[in-house]
Order: sequence, then C-alpha cells, then structure tokens
Amino acid sequence: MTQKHSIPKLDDVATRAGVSTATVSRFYNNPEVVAPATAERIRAAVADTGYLPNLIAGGLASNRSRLVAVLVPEVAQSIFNDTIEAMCAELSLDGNIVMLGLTGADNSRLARLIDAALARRADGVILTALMTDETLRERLRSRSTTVIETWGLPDDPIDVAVGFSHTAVGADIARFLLGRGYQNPLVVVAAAARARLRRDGFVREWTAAGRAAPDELEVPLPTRYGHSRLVWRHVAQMNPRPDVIICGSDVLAQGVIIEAHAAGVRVPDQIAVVGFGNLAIAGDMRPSITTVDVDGARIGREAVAVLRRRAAGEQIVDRHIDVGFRLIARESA
Amino acid sequence: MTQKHSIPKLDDVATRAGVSTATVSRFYNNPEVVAPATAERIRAAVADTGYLPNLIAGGLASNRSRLVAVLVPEVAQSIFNDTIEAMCAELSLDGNIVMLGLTGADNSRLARLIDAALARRADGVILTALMTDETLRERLRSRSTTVIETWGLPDDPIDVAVGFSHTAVGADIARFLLGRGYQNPLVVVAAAARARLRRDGFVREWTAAGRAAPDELEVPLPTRYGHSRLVWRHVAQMNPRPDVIICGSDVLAQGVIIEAHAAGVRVPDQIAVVGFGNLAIAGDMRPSITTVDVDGARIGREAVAVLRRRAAGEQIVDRHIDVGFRLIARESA
DNA sequence: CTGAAAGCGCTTACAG
DNA sequence: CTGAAAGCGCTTACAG
Repeated sequence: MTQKHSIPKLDDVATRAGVSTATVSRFYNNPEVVAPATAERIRAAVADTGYLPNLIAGGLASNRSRLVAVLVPEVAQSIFNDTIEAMCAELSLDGNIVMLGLTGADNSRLARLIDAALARRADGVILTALMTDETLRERLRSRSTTVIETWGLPDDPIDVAVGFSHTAVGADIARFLLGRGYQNPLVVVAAAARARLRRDGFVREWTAAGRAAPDELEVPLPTRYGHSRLVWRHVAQMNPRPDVIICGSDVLAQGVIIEAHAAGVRVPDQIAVVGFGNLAIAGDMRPSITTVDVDGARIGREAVAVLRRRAAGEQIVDRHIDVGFRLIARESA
Repeated sequence: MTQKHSIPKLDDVATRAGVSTATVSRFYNNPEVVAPATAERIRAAVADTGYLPNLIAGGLASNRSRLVAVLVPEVAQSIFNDTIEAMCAELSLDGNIVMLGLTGADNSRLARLIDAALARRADGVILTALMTDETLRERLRSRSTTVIETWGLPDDPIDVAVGFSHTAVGADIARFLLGRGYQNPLVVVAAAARARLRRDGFVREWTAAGRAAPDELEVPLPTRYGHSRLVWRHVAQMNPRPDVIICGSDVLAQGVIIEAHAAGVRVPDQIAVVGFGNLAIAGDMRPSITTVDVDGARIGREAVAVLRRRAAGEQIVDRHIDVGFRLIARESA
C-alpha cells in the first residue's frame, strides 16, 4: 500500500515486487546477480512507485558517499574552469556528484571547506590551488580520503599530484625569448605561489644565459582584466621600455595588448607580449597570443582516473602524474 | 578508549565527556540548550578525539541534507559565474554545501543531474538556465524540494523564480538605439530560449517605432569568443552595412570590436556594438562596451535568501522576484 | 539467486 | 538541562 504524498522507499518497491529489500538493493548495486525475471518485476515496481533510491541512506550503510569535493580559488575568470568541466563530466558518469568549494584567491575558506567535505565523508578531495599550510596538509594526510593536488607537482604530495612543473614553464619561456633575440623582458608576477615558481624558472634560465636579472612587476590576486591598465601604466613610464612583457595569464596578456594599441603602441612590432594558459581568446585575439598551453581538461580526467583506481582498490605507486605543457608561438611574441 | 586509525564517532566523544550521545548531538545542533560546563567538557572531548560529525548520518536522521544543487549549463565562460560565486559563499555560511551540476549548453544532462540531486535529498535545487521540458518541470514540482529558477521570470515557475524580464531588456536596448538615431541594426541571436526573448523584445519595440524589422544572425551555443569572427565575416559582406550590432554577450561584443579594428573599421565611429551582461571586460575594453548590467551576485544572494525563508518555515507568497537590470551607455554605442 | 537481520552514525520526541 | 531508546533508509555478510 503506497501512501500518497510520502516518498517511496526501498521497502515499498520490495513489497510491490514481492521480494526482499536486499534484492532490490542488489538490483541497483549489483544487477548482474539478480535473476532477469526478478529484475523485471522490480523495474515495474520502481516505475509504478516512482522510486528514487535515497543515496544518503545508501551512503551511510555502504560507507561510500559518491561525493567528490573540488576546491578551487574562484570560478569567475578562472584558468581552472576546463578542469572543473572535465571533472564534473567524468564524475557524473560514475554516479558521483561534485561538491564545489570556492576557497577565495587567498585560500581563506579552504580549511572550512575541507572540514565540510570530510564531514560528508567525501570519497575524494581535489585541490587546484597550491595548499601551503602544513597543518592542513597533515590533517588531510591523516584521513583515509583520496586527495589529489592538481595543476602543480609538489615534492611531497599529500597523496597524489596531477600537474606540471611551473619552473619548467618559466625556463621554457626564457629559452624561447632568448632564441628570438629579446633583450629586455618585464616579468609580471601575480602574488601567488605558482606564479612565483614560473618567475623563478624564468629568472634562473635568463640569467644563466649571462643576462642581467629581468625587471619585475607584481600584480594583486585574483587576476583581473583590469590589471592590465596597471601593467601598462607601469610600462609606459619605464625607461628603457621592455621589449617583451611576460604575463601570468592570457587574460592579462590580452588586456595589455588592448592597452598598448589604445596607446598607439603596436604589438608585437614595438613591444611583444606572452601569456599563459592558452585560453580560447589567446588564439582568437588580434594579434594572436604566444602562450603556454596547459591541458586543463586532461588534468581533470587524470584526477578522476586516479579516484577510479583507488576505488578499485588499486595501489598507486607513482604519486606524481606529469601532464606537461607546451609553449605555443603565435603572433604576439 | 579511542581506537587508533578508526575515525571517532559521536559515541566516542560522549563517553569521553561523560554524557549521552543525545547531549553531544545537541551541542552541535542546539548549543544554547546545553549547560556551559557540559559544553566545555564536550569541547575538550572533541579536541582530544579530533571528532568531526558525520553529516551523512546526521542528514539521514534529521531529514536535512544541507546540500543545495546548483545546475548550470557550463562554467567555462559563463555569465552565471558571479551567481555561482555568490551562492557558494552564502550557502557555506550556513553549513550547506553546493553540488555543482553542468548540464551542457543544450541541457542534455539536466534530467540525470536532477535525479542525482533528488537522490541525495537536496534541500534545494537552483537552476540558471531555462528548463523547458514540461515533464521535467512536473517531476520537480511533485517533490517537496525547494526549486529556484534564476536569471529569468517564467510565467508559471516550478516553485520560485529570481530574475528579470528578457523581453524588457530587448525593448530597452531598442529604445536606447532609437534614441541615439541608429537606423540599421543587426541583431545577433544565440540559439537559446532567453536570447530569443531578448530578440523578441527588441524587434517588437523597434518595429513599434515604425521601423522595418531588423536584420538578424543566429550563432551557435555555447557562446565563444571565436564566434565573433563568424559575425564579423557576415557583417563584412552585408550591404548596406549595419550601423550597430547587438550582441548576446559582452564576450561576443568584445570579439566583434577586435575583429572590426583588425579590419580597419573603427568602433563606434563606423559601426557601433552593444553587449550583454556587463562583465568586467565591458568596462575595461577599449572602447568600453555599452551593455546591460545584470547583478548576477544579487541573483545568487536572493536565491539563497529564499532557501533560508523556506528552511525557516516561512510561506513564500510572491513567486516572482524581479532583480531588474540596467542599460549602461559607454563608448561602443 | 534470494532473504532475515544486524548495523551504518546520527537525531529527536518523550520523559524526567 | 539530560538520557534511554526508537528510528532515519539503506547495505551486506551470512546462510541457504
């Protein structure tokens, strides 16, 4: 007897199908084990009742939440959005849901969000920003949850890392610009740990070639299109003017190009610009932007693959998964 | 006696504090009711054990998931991102988490994501895209969950709607351009229901002024920066050339301006451009972009406010919450 | 292939 | 202000 306006539960389906609740549960979680005829009766009962399994009860009983927390600094203009897209797509394929946590550019909400994820017994926690707080890292390590750090390759990952070397990116850019004969770069550095790693890689490679340390300019976080005005204002009063500006993002690079043009300075003829990230705008901009391509979607897929391997009980030996990157020479430098 | 490597539960804390589990539960959910001295002992026990409440068990017992599903088409270059940011911030303040569901530009994954949300007994479901499928709307209506449709004001909301009138936006743009003396607009329409509403509003107002129906161009979804090339290619072969292009997004507007400049056509002197959304780039672009401001963050906050009122047992009488919009005249038109 | 039953870790009237 | 106890809706050995 199904009651009106009360949501049907496993028991209602079982009664209607003339089987035990255990069998209905198996029908959902282990279908190959139930007899075809039984399955058919259950299917009918489900259709009749409009039953939808209560996964929060299921999660408690099975000790699997099917919840993966994805913690990112922001979503507004974020370089991580392709990674988020890929993870959402992959995870929902397996019946998981993603909890989106926005930590803020300064990671100020990170600790609370991690607690929220652990309190829901998330099957996995995926971080995109670099988490430097050792207490927090230790806290996460002490839990049994899978935690995946993405977009970087820390020496000692909490658990598993999927990313690439930011110092290598910086070095690659330096080598490229050296090869093109640039003399006087300005390195624009965002106030973020990884941006500094790229800067370090650049400076090391640049000075290793016998050049003087490059000029630098720090911009605040989060990266905004409007910062390009700050950058350009700074550049305009430099003497001598740099011949190439290395930006921390394609958005910033695009803005700098627009400001340069508005000031009557041609890119790349009078000043060159390099971006980072290879967003769609990098290829579409006029001039198209020389940048570093990072396959954000692949990072997302690899992260989910690790989660799957863990769920399958597989031992993960290599805790560093390097997806690499690729410098793409276009018109702007 | 706490066991190593087993995660502490309510019972462990209770034993250690010398109280019942009921009291520890109250300590978390109804703190004003437990005696200060008792609370202190519980606090100590929590600290000693490193206890973190299992909210999935709590959710089952209390019939509150503290989970709100936010279903958006995409996150890559989405106009909804400010709304998402605001909702995440507000919801985590109340101890809720947000499930992010990416439905795809064509909403193809919407039904599955709704089921995933309902299966977790989400306390609320927030939609940003217009959901046209009547079966799905009915399905949602039959549940007791709060559902909030945002960024639009459908005549008959599933539950509550927070947004603005898209036809009014179109009409406003028409009136503005009429006032500025434009003669020959091209309306670029994305293949989306709401974009069509804005187009309808524009055309109605434009023709009501005694003008001929404007030229139109449809662009595919999702809106990408690269589409501006398509638009510009189309414009270049129009004869006579339009004197103003009405774009469905600021990103598209920006791209069109860049293409125009690359083709040696000055904006707004030779051709004007109007955007939609008032993203940061609209104000920062050269020329700055005339657009329609929508307060996406406010939409997010209002949606969460509705959720709170529901949680407090308040009756919601007005099912339409109009947050309005504002045409912002800048340099591009 | 299926069922009876214990258990997952909490919350919440009810009683005191 | 606090406790004993039932219950939330599932899953999963265990036995057959």
